[in-house]
Amino acid sequence: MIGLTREADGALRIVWLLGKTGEVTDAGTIAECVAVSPKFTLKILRQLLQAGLVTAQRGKNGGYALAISPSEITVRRIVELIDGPIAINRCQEEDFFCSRMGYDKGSCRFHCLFAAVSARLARDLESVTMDMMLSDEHCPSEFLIPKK
Amino acid sequence: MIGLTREADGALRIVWLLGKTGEVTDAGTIAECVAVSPKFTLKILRQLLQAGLVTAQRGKNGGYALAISPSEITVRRIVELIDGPIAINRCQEEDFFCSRMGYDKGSCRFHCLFAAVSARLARDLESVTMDMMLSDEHCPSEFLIPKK
DNA sequence: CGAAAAGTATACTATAATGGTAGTGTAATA
DNA sequence: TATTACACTACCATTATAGTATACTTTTCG
Repeated sequence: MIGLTREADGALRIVWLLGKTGEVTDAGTIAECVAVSPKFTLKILRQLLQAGLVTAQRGKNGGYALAISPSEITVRRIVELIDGPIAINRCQEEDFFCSRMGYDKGSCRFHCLFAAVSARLARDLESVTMDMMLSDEHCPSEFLIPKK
Repeated sequence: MIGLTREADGALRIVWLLGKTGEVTDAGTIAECVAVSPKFTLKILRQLLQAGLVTAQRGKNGGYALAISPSEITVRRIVELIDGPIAINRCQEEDFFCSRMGYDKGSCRFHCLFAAVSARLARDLESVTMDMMLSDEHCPSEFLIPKK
């Protein structure tokens, strides 16, 4: 499988939940709602906090809340925050790793393809904001699953 | 990073190479050309063999060759052969894992999005065949990298 | 004030997936 | 019939992910 980590998945669901409630919610409650262990939830929240996506309120009745509007938060942003840049292949990273080795040295035949596919994927995930995910008709028409 | 394994990457390059040479090529030579260790190359070749993508010739002057035309081999096919189904999130697997847990029980808000994005990615990779990768103008226009 | 609630932070451990290897066996052919 | 090269299973190493332990700080509220 080519996929998101559980951490990124959890982050998406946490942000979604905070957008849904719109209130300060403590980590324990969040953990329960998104079905992620409390400690792991805190780990994710810390990253969201450092990135400025959520605010934290200490003390009794404290908790976390979204720092910015759901309409300004894209799926891509959260995914990249946790999992790093969206790239289908390591071709795209590590200083063009692929093109320095093998038969095809200096002209990796797959580089362009992977770069383009990665870019498209990134654009797809960028086009979806959290408020879209919160609406009832949250599945954009261009993302409808083709009939089998 | 969301990405292919080295194994899938290697498989793509091996198939590409066999398409390029069009001849029976022994595993050692293949390994050298694609810059993958000999044993790991064999591991990949075995999978390609079992899937019927390549033929093997034993004995002296033996080696591997493509079993079918490069025009019939899509990038998707090779990737899925090695890495399994193309899916952005575990949502898509494990019997709809996501929709049975958490606050959002029974109606995972991300399911549709991930399914659609995964399907699109799969289509993108399906639309590229190995003979396209072999041609000089191997980068399909729809995959051109957007200017930064 | 001070106790308790709740966030902050670092560092650590466990588990799983990937990457890679060893070694032995089998078929083909010069 | 020796040699070359594939066939197969099982194994080990490394890395990345997932998850935890523990100690500390801040805030609120009685």
